[in-house]
Amino acid sequence: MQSASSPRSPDQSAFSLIDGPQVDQLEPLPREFYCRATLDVARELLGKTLIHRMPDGVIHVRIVDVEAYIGSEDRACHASRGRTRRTEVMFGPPGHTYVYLIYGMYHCLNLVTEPEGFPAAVLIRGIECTGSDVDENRGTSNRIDGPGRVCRHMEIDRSLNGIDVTVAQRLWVVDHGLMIDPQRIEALPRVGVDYAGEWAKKLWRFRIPPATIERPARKVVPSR
DNA sequence: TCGAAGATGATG
DNA sequence: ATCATCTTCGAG
Repeated sequence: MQSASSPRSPDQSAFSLIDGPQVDQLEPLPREFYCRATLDVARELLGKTLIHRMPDGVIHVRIVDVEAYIGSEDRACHASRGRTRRTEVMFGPPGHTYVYLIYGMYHCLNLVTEPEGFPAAVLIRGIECTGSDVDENRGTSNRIDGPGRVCRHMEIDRSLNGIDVTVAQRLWVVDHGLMIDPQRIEALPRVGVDYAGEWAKKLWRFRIPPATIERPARKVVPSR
């Protein structure tokens, strides 16, 4: 049986590790975690474990790619169009979800940050499977890129909009003890926000770069 | 392997 | 009309 005090894995190889069977017993990150500068929250969410508990099971994954959307000034942030029914939750207290539908077919999961009244959130853009979903994630990588694919895999839709992620009920985040070397965090421009002018240039996307695996040599037709 | 285009519906 | 996207399809 795995003890809680067993040594935590160092960063490097950790990304191929499977989370323990008891991840959903760990404490959710508290509201104070989210009630901070969004860029800090975004970076620190990397390596954390996102858990979705459903009537028929639990899905948990590791967060490896995020984007920050910060305030009414940020033209890429939905809240820059004002406080509406859709964006309402971003103006609310931190530690809640903001889930919306994009392009008519995909859901995007965000976690609200900063003190109540300041609209900001972190978009979950990429994950790595760390549970029983690893096997069924056919192919070589356990990584899932793109907020739409993240939600599809996690079975997240707008019925989860506005819920509190600081309680272990339906959706929450835990620190599984994985240490991320800040040096490994890549800062990039956010995806798909070219319309936002200067704001599009901000390096507010953070990710753990995908492992660069040597591609196996191309299959060679035996000559002769 | 890559780029273009189409899907699809809430939003303001 | 626009979009914090993803997939498919056809060219090379």
